[in-house]
Order: sequence, then C-alpha cells, then structure tokens
Amino acid sequence: MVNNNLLDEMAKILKKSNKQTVKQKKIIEVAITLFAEKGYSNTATSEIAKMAGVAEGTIFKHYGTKENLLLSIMVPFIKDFFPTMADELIGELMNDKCTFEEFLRAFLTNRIAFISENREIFQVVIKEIIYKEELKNEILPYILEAASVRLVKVIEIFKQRGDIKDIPNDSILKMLGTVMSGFFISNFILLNKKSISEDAIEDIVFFILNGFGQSPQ
Amino acid sequence: MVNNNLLDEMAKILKKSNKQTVKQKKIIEVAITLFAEKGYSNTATSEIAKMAGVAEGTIFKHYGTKENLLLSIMVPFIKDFFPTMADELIGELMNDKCTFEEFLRAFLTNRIAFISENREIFQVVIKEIIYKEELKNEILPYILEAASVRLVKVIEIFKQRGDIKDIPNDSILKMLGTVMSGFFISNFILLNKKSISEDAIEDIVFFILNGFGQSPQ
Amino acid sequence: MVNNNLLDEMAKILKKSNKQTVKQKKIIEVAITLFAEKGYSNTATSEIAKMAGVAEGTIFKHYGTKENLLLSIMVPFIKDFFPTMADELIGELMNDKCTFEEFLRAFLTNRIAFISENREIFQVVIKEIIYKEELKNEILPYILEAASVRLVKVIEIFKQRGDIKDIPNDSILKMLGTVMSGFFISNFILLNKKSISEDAIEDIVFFILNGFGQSPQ
Amino acid sequence: MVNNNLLDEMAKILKKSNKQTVKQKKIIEVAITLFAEKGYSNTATSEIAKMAGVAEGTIFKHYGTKENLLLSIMVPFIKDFFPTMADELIGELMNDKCTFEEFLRAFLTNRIAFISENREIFQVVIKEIIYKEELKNEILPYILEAASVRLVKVIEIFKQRGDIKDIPNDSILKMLGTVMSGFFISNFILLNKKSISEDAIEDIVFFILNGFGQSPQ
DNA sequence: GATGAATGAGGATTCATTCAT
DNA sequence: CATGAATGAATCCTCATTCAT
Repeated sequence: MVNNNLLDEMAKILKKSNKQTVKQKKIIEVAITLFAEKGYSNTATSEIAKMAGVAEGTIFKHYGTKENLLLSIMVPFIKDFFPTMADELIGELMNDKCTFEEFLRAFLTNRIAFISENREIFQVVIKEIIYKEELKNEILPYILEAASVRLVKVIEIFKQRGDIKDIPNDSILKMLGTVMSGFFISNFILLNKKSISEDAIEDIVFFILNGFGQSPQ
Repeated sequence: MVNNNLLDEMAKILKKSNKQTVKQKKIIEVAITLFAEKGYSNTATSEIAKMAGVAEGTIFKHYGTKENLLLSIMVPFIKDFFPTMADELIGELMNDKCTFEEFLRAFLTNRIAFISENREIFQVVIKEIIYKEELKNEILPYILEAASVRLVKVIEIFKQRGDIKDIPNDSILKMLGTVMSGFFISNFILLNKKSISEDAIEDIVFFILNGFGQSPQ
Repeated sequence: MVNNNLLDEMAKILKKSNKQTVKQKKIIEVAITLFAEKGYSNTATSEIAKMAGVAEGTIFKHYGTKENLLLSIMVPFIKDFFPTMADELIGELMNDKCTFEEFLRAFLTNRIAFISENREIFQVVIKEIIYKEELKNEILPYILEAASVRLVKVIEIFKQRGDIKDIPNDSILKMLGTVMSGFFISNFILLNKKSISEDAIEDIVFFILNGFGQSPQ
Repeated sequence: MVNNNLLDEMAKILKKSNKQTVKQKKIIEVAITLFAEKGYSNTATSEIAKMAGVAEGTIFKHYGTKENLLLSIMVPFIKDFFPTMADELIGELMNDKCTFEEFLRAFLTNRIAFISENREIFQVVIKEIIYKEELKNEILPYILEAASVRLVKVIEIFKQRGDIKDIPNDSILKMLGTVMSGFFISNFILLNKKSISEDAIEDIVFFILNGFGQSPQ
C-alpha cells in the first residue's frame, strides 16, 4: 500500500539514502535490473538477495517491505524527472531569443539523455505505473500536474513569439503528451533502445512542428 | 512459455472456443476484467473462480494453465486487430478518391471504436506485452510486421497522390507508430478513458497532418 | 480401501467381467500398461481414459473407484496364480515317477510362462503389494497360505522319495520362497525381462539342488 | 528428474547435510518413516511437516522439492551400501585364509546388520526403485555395476582356493543376486522383519553352498 | 451404456516477512 | 549491521469423482 502523501514518502525514503551501505547500493542496483526486466510482481526478494550477495533479511532491515523497496527506486526518479527537466532549460529560454524549434530540440535531447542514463529505472517506473492501477492513481496525477505546470509556461512564451500555432493550450499539451509518451514508451520500453540517434530527434522535432501532411499547393 | 508460432497457438485456442460453455464465457469475462484492472500477475485464479461463480478446477479443466487462459484472451484480439484493421478500409480507399485526411479520420475512428468495444482486452494485451519481457519478444515482432505491411501500402498510395510529404516511409511509419501508440496508451491505459470525443480525433488528425509549429511568414 | 474379505471382492468383480464391453477391455488393457509402468499412484484416471479413447465417466461407470479398477486387475491374477500353479502339476506328479529335478524344471517353466504371458499384470501386482502397506497386509497372507499349502505337499513327496535333503520343511519353504521371489522380482520387475532362457532355468534348477559351494574332497 | 551423474547429486546433497539443523534432522527422520510405510507418492509434504513439527515451507527451504527430499534420503544410503560393503571384508579376506563359507557368513551378517540399522531407508530405496521406472533406470545400473565389480573379485579368489564350483562367474553372480535380493526383499520389505536370526543366516549360507537337493547315493 | 462438464478437496511449491543470534 | 532459519498464507494446479444429458 502506498502512503497517501507521496511527498512524505519521498522525504522518508531520501533521508535514509544519505548514508547508503555498499550492500544497500547493491540491493537497489539488482532490484532495478530485475524489476525492469521481469516486473516487480515477478521478482522474488530471495532472487534479489541472492544476486546482490546479501541475506534476505538485510533487504527487509533496510526497506521494511518489498513495496517500499520499489518506492525507494521509483520516487527519487519521479521527483527528479520534472524539476531537473525544464526548470533550468526554461531559465535559459527566458533570456535567450531561441526559437521553439531550438527549445524543442534542446529539451528532447536533455530528457532523452536523462532517461538513457536511468533507462532501467524509467522502465520500472513506467511498467509499474501502467501495471498497478493503485500506483497509477497515486502517481499519475502528480506527474501530470508537474508536467503541465511547466509546459504551459513554455507554450505561452512561444505562442507570444509566434512560434506555435494558435491552438488551445490544452490541445497542445495533449498532443505533446501523446507524442512524448509515445516516443519514450516505444523506444525505451517496447523497443528497449539504449540510446536515440540525433536523426531520430530531428525527425520527431520536424514532425511535431510540421506533421507529415502535404498542404495542397 | 508461448509457442514459437503464434498462429498455431491461435488455431488451437480458437478451435476450443467453438462450443463455449456458459461457465467458460463467464471465466473469460471475469479474467479479462481482473487482468485489465490488476494485471495478470496480481490476479489469483481462485479470485477469478470465485467471481465467475465457478470451481477453481473448472478453469484449469478448460485452459490448462493460468498462462493459457491469458493467451486465450490475448491471441484472438491480436489476431483480429490488424487484419480487420486496414484491410477493409484499404479496400474502399483504392476505389475512392478520398484524401489522406479523410482516410486518417476514418481509420482512427474505426480503430478507436474497435478498442473502445474491447477496452479491457486492449488493456490486458498492452499491459502484459509491456510487463513481461518474454511475451513482448514473442508478440511484438508479429504486431510490428502486421502493422508495417499494411501501413506502408497506404502511405505509398497517398504519397503518389501528393497527400503526404516526401519523407522516407520508415520515418513516417515511426512517427505514426509513435503518435498512435502514444494516443492509445495515454487514453485507454493511462487515463482509462472509455471513449474518445470526435473533437479529440480532429485534433490528432490535424496534428498529424500539420504539427503545431507556426511556419515563419 | 480394500474390503475385508478379499474373496468376496473377487466374486463381485468377476461377476461383472462376464459381459465385458469393448471399451471395458480397452480400459483394463490401458490401465494395466500404465499401472505397470508408472505405478497406480502416479497414473491419473484421466490419462487412462484418454489413452483408452473413453470418457472419464465411463471408467467410473464400470469400476466405481480407481482402487476398484486396480483390484479388478490384481485379483483375478492372484486368484489364478496358485491354483493353476501346482494343482495340475501335482496331479501328474503323483502318478509319475518323476524326480524332484524334473518337477522343479517343469514347475518353473510353467510359472515363468504364466508370468511372461501376464508380465504387466505381474508387475502391477508386485509393485502395489510392495508399495502399499495396506494392500500388502491384506493380500500377502493369502498368497503365503496358498503357496505353502501346495508346496508342502510337494516337498513331502520328494522327501519320501529321497530327492530332497532332510531339512525342516519350514526352512525349505523359506529358501524356495527366497529364491523364487528373488528370481521373479529380479527378472520381471527390476530387469524388466520379457522372457527367460532355458539356460537360465537350468542354472536356477541346478543351483537350488546343489548350491555353488564346492564340497571339500 | 534425477541428474545424470548420481555422484554429482550426492556431492551436492551431502555438502548441505554438514550443518544440519535440528529441524532438518527431524524432517528427514519423519520423511523416512512415512516414505517407508506409505511410499513416496502417498505421502504428502504437509503430513511430513506436521509430524516433524515444522512449517511446510521449511521443507522446501531446505530441500527445494519433494523429489529432492527423497534423493537426500536415498543417495547417501546407496552410496554407502556397496563401498562399505565388501571393501573392508575383502581386505581381511586377502590376508586371511578364511573359507568361502566363513566369508559368506561374515558378509551376510555384516550386510544384514547394516540394513537392520537402516531398515526404513532400505525400504524407501527398494520401494522407490521398484515403483518408479525413471528412478530405476537411473539408479539400478549404478547399483549393479558397483555390486558386480566387488563380487567378481571375491568369487575369483574363492574359485582359485577351490571353494566355489567351476561355474561361469556370470551365472554365480546372477544366482547370488537372485538369492540376496530375494532374501533382503522377502525379509525386510515383504515380511517387514526388524532383524534376522543367526539360524536364518546359517540356513541361507548352507543353502547357497549346497542347495537342498539330495545327490543320489 | 456413454459422455464430458463441473467439482472441490488436497497437493506441491512460492514468497514476503520475522526474529533470534 | 547482517544473517539465514523458519514461517504460513497464498498460489497454481491435479485428480478422483459426480451427474445431467
């Protein structure tokens, strides 16, 4: 069972993560790999213990429950994904006179790098959010809110600069969400890609800007 | 373990489903609901049995294993999704002088209707394909192949008619895949929507054709 | 659970065996093969049904319980083994002037033939008598009694004729039992032989008569 | 399924048995009793657990599967029976001028003592070898080989000393195997004897040496 | 007589979790 | 901190048996 307040949970968990033993790191490392590959439900704590070279008891000494071990993996990632995300980029953006295309390219490149570096954790997070209704209901609203707040600002700026069509923010958000969730899930979850080529980024940037329909001449 | 040849599996499974008992139908019905909601791994056969008003043994009498029960649900759906998909639409398309926009609208409307009608099964299929590496490796190639073959034909036609930009088929396929997987997964899995408004369809059609970038005047 | 009175059981079972359907014969045939190979406990009635090309219900229609199916196989064999055994041989013996060696050879040849013809049933009987304490306690006394009664007569005759050493009957019975049970079990159960060569019979006859120790000269 | 190499299996199993918990010993003890009495197939792990005063999980923690529990009982016995068997006896024999009769008496006394001390394990081993074709095919060849190798040496020695008739080794081996398997199975399995009287040993020794036929004067 | 769908008690096995050391 | 033996509820699955057709 996940606690009501996800943020409280985060606080609790992160406090512990300060002084992580070697064994703790190994446990988390192995857990991520196994959860990513086989899913949380199909991974036994005994398996994690064995692969981590640790006694089963040790896992529970540190994380209390298996569910809490999962959260110790998911929460920091989720907490990091959005803040790190646009905040700094948006900063640069405000000053610069960069175009939406430039922003989009920088933004995608940045987030793709982040996910590539944390590929397995990303897989765990997405798989479990999708798989467990309970988790989904708890985490998804937080994610949506965090993303919306940031993206709306950006959209507004570029609308004013005339780089984005005059479509309701809401529609744009949905499209962007659709394309990005599709892009990340297709590549990192379904196709299990380890990295994304620059060409692929160019393709998606072009597509988001122009679509692939041919306007009648 | 899933057999190598998915089609053989289908054949076997469908043969049995000819003379389905009332209890069998109830089992499948309940299994779909529970698998869709909680995931295959988190659903006990005893729970299915209880909810279906059936003895647990009855499930195994008919489906042998829990895994096979899952396949009995997934396979017919997968087998149906693509053939039914474009084949008839493509038929109409050949004769008609419909534009790509019209095709896209008709196509999306049609597939959305199909998924809406089989919403829970769709959830089961996607969740399990994403969750179990094993299943993914077995089913995904089949799906990708089935989809590609059909879509490439369509893309070629509309390219010749001048309705689609002159971009490599491969790139278009990827974009289309990205958008559609994103659209279906966002709406039917993450947001758990039961239906899609016509407006939303219009939005996505417009977006696919034009993107939301503003070309500099 | 076996009934108290084995003979009653026999009576009941044999009555039914008069008008055996084709399906019944097939059931018995398959049951013998499977029980002989894998043991009663490791053979499912569903397996018997499938191999016999019969519905599972049919087995229970005819034999009521799985245990009773086993008895339907074992009892006639046991009932036949001893009477058929020596009775006729002893008959000839009384008149004839045959030696103990001749009798022994004829006797062994005759019983070996009987077992060879009913090899699988013999395996079922022995395996189950050995395996199930319950069955053993019920059947073994009957067998020992039936064997003793007949063999003692024979031993007496040949003792009078001076063909057998002057050893207590009881000791001779034990030795004979030991050798014969050892011979039958070794060959037909452990080594799974289908027939016994005449040479092997000669060997055992010679051994029973003379042992293989060399009397000091 | 038993591994191909029985000796590897032994090694693995014996390693674990070094530091046996009190509970583990109790489990083995109870398992032996129940397997001996009712057979492996007719004994539930839950029953073993209950009688051993242990949780059912504990059994599987230590032995993994029920089959492996069986092997943990059988293998050490089999591994011990033959080596311990003749090796030391043969040692004495080489130096001494003992007769075949003396050897036979010592040998039987020794082996009977061993089996008496491990009566229940012996019952388990024999019952399961006889009952399960699979186990039989795997273990029997090993046993036959181990026994033959040792006994042939002995037979050769006594033949040279003129204590054994000039019969082919092979025939003598078969006879000896027949008599001994018959003796052990009759007494310890069928008649469930706990010990063998000295008189009975004398009888069998005499019989093996001389048979009970009366040579014509 | 024969069927086969349905049963439900029981069986082997798994697994998160606890606790004494 | 760390261990690993022990737990027992829960899980998937088997199987002899019943019964309506």
